[in-house]
Amino acid sequence: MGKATGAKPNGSVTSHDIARLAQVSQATVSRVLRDDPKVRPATRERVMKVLAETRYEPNAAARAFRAGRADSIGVVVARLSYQLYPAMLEAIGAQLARLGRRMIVWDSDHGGDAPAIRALRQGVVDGVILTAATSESEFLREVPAEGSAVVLLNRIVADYASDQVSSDNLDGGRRVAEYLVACGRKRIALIGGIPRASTIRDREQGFRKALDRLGVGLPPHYYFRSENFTHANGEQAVTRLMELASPPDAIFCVNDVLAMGAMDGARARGARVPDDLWIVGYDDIEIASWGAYDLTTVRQPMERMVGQAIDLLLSRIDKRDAPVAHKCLANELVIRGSTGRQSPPAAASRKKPRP
Amino acid sequence: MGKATGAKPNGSVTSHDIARLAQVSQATVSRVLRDDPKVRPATRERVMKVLAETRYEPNAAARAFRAGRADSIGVVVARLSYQLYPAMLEAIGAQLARLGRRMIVWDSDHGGDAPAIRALRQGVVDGVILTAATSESEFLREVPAEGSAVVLLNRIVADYASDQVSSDNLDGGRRVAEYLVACGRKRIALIGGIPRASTIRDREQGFRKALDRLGVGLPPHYYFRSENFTHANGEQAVTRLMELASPPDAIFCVNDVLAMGAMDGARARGARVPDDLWIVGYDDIEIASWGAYDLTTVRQPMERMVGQAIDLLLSRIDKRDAPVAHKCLANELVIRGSTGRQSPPAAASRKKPRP
DNA sequence: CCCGATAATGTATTCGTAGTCATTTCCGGT
DNA sequence: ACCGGAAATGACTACGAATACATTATCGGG
Repeated sequence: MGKATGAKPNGSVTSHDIARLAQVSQATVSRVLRDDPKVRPATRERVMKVLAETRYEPNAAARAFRAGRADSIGVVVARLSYQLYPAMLEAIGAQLARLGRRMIVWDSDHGGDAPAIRALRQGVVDGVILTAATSESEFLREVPAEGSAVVLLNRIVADYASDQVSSDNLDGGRRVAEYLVACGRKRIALIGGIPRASTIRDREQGFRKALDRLGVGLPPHYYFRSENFTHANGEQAVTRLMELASPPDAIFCVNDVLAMGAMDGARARGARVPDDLWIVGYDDIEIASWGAYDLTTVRQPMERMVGQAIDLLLSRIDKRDAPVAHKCLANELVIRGSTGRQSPPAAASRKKPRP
Repeated sequence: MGKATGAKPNGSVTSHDIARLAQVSQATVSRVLRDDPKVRPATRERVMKVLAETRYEPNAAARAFRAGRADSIGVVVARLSYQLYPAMLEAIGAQLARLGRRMIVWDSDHGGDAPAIRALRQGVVDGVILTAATSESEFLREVPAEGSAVVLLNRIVADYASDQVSSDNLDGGRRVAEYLVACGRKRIALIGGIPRASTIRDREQGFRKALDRLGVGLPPHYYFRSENFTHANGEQAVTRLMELASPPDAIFCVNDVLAMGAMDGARARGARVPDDLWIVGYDDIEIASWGAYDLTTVRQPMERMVGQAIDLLLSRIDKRDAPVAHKCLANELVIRGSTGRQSPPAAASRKKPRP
């Protein structure tokens, strides 16, 4: 008994078997499979009949091997515990599925980008969407930026020459600042984080700059830099801010979970939101709209960002040497109960800078 | 110019190139790559040097083709908007990564199980974990249960002969009922859902049976069957229940998001939790522990369930004709503020049935 | 120092598909 | 009926890694 070289996933039905049964050549079977127009309808039908009867499925490995592409796209995600990221993953998956591509997922918490980059080099995937890069240097070493099928989504790495898509975080921070000031908030605080991600840095910077420009400014004691972006961090941060002699009357948190932590922490100390304290988040995750939080926040155009990223990636796979593109989409301030549902006076929405 | 047959992902470095550069045969290169012990250390070193210099990566398609396996596992997920599922996906991804397997993800909201099953038959993946099956019949048709590398996670389909892993939902429902009764709740209600998933059915049934057994029972007007499992559904449900002449003093919701919706809805109507109303959820998603909800709920042993599912799947891939296994793990009641942090009197924890 | 056993390495082949190129079939116009 | 050109089909091969089998190198014991 000759030991089979490998398990045939399909019960060993190959295009040759189909050819024999349909009394055509294997080449013709291949043509039918690939919808090649130069097959006579009668022949096509005969082959299709056999294909259906045998429940044939082409061997994907052989096909990928021969065709030189995998029809799969790699996606590196992180922190799936933060609702924004599953939502993004869902959007990516849906759009890729619509385009007939499979999605291979890696969590950067376990090995960073390296496994995805290796998969790209091995041809497991045709391209990679990096939605988070734990240590940016890691993949910078691995991939020569030159024409690599890599796109950064929701992240900007200025010195890396790949396609990149994000929303305008500077502008998002600016919007929040202008909104709070326009609504008459006087003591405005910021809960930020270790700026390992450019997105966070930009939100903070846009916020600060706008406050400066509006003559309000952000005193150091009104800035809290949390280690991570968790609910507990938000609670901790708000506790500190409320211990101040003159506690803030509004806090901008650079993401929604921090904001919810801040809200829970503030309430635990007896403060009422929004009566005593306004809180603004960032991302508009699903929970933000729920009654318990009803959080004013900044919404990123997720679907469009994903669409752009995928477009860029597929174009790049097609044409490796096209110039790289950096897309930056506009955000939207969603006003809810955590700021008393108060719209800004008309004057506030005066200009729309595009940095 | 001869058109290249396919894009070589690696810049066209093949094991033959390595062989030439290291002055050995391609077979020896392959042996080094696969850690075959019968290569002399000196030779191995020479080859490894060239491998490193050229930054060679084996062509995954060719390897998969030849070896007959993809080293990838498919995972079908659904409703990533419900935090439990990203958490599960994260656990699956981490464990698969540790075992050197890639994870291809499909969202059953877009095409059901069919794409995953097709991928299995094409050899794109070596096995499939189904964490949700929109329409069970769909894949029942497609896959002969006989020895297919398919495992159901968090779902039981009694008449389908595949490996299956879940937690004991009947027992989970029972625990909640016994807890509420033991703590003296008198008017106990249930917010359930359309039972298209066996898990939900079991939670409800375990809850009902225990109430019956304890002589409390569940009157029809204390049962609300919601269409879906969203926050809005929970709000709607609790509104109905609170309109009753004699509103409940405790509500069990078959998942956490329903429970949070119920809590927000109850508060919106002026009820205080837990003073006026106890609420219990199911799943212990991350938010359940946050201050705004602080929800008593039932926690499933997610990591262990995932581990079991992967074990079963990999065993099955290895040994197609082993008898199928149905694993059912025990749950845990997590008591929090939504039930006043009240522990049940000792008498309540009398027996541990294993159905 | 040679023999035989064993370790190390090389040679040749295989996997299934999708191409290229060669050949046959078809069909309309005469 | 015949011819020519186009359409349809078939024969053959390449892709890259892994492995069975063949061959060569190595080394210990006599």
